[in-house]
Amino acid sequence: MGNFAKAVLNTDKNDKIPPRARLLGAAGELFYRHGIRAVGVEAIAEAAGTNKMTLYRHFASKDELVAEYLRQEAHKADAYWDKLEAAHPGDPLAQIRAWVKAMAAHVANCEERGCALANAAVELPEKGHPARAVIEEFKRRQRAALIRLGQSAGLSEPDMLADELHLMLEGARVTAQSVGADGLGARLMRMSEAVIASHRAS
Amino acid sequence: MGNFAKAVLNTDKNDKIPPRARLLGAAGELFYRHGIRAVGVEAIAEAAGTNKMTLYRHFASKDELVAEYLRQEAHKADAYWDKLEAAHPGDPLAQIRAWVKAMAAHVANCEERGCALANAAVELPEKGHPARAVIEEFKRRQRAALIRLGQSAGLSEPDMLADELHLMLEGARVTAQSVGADGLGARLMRMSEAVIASHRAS
DNA sequence: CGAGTATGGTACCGTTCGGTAACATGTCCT
DNA sequence: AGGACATGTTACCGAACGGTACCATACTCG
Repeated sequence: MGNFAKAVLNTDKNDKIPPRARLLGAAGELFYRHGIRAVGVEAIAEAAGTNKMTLYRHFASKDELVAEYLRQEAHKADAYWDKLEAAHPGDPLAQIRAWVKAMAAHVANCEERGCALANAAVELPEKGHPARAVIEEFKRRQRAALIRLGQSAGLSEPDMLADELHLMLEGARVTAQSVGADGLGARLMRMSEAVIASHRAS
Repeated sequence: MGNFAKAVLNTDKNDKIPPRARLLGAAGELFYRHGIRAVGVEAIAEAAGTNKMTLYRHFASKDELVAEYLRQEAHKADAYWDKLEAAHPGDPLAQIRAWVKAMAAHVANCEERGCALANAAVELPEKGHPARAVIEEFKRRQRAALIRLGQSAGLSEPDMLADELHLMLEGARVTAQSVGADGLGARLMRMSEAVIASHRAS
């Protein structure tokens, strides 16, 4: 396994950002771009403008750093639901559509590498890994939010709808990184309309 | 990253199977179960009932072994198309449905770890890696086969249909390993019907 | 000022990694 | 029989890994 170009984003040290945040930022970049197992702690510390010792003063182990990275990523995603509620207050169907649209845009956009949480699930299959708890809880939360929207919108079998939409988006993410994202947004929008429509007639 | 239980399937040496095949078999098992980067060449050789030296007599490097493993996996998947044609001769729509059904069953089945090719794409994001060529060519081939079936069945926009079905299945695979596979088969069948239906009225 | 605390720097530990050298066994074909 | 060739065995290499000890700085705050 060849090495990758390291330390692309050198946070230039004294931006008044405390080292823990710098470390998490650098870890996020590197983990997402190159994969978790492909990135060593030394590279993370260097990219964060600090050193390994400081890293281990803030995180008990690499595995814990990984878990914290995923928690951070999950939190970002969670925050999006609130924005949706604000943009389409009291209109759950519009919120669902907006969510799909945002995801489609995100996927179809530049060279992404899919969902950080899902990628981590592929890279860390060990049952006991601290990251797995984070991943599974996040996915459950997301599913619950979608179900709630679905039944607020009066659609039939909202749990099934949620899973179907979830499936779609997850598929789009993994597809984008193995075959590219040409016209993927259009496919997603069309599909989601077909799926939603199939839940309107009970 | 903790170690995993190694050498579950010890091919017991003298089954008259040549070492190259044993190595590929063991590599397939271990790579799929634990992830490519998590498995070392030594563990593969041991699980194959041989040693590292023999491995390197048959494969130029670990990366090449990985590529060969993926080629093998792709070949298995390709072979399935022929079985479909045989089971439903001259009925492309039935072949599509059977394909979806088979994939659904495969995913909903026991604790799987998704598509080996897609997992490899997540684990090996480096542009130059020999595995990436294998992955991308396989996905293209699969897409082409689906498109051909779609247009033989007289469905509208067969390329879009192919992508939509592909998205669905890929999503199911990755979902299964991050949240589990309860009722996933039902979701898939229902969704695919909705998607196919949306392509019947031009 | 002076003590306490957080950080940076560097050297190091034991282990594992991918990969190789050299030599001892087979096993098969003529 | 005898040579050719594929395999098994062991030991080893340099590099990278996750993780730690130790000490020199900075900065804060009484």
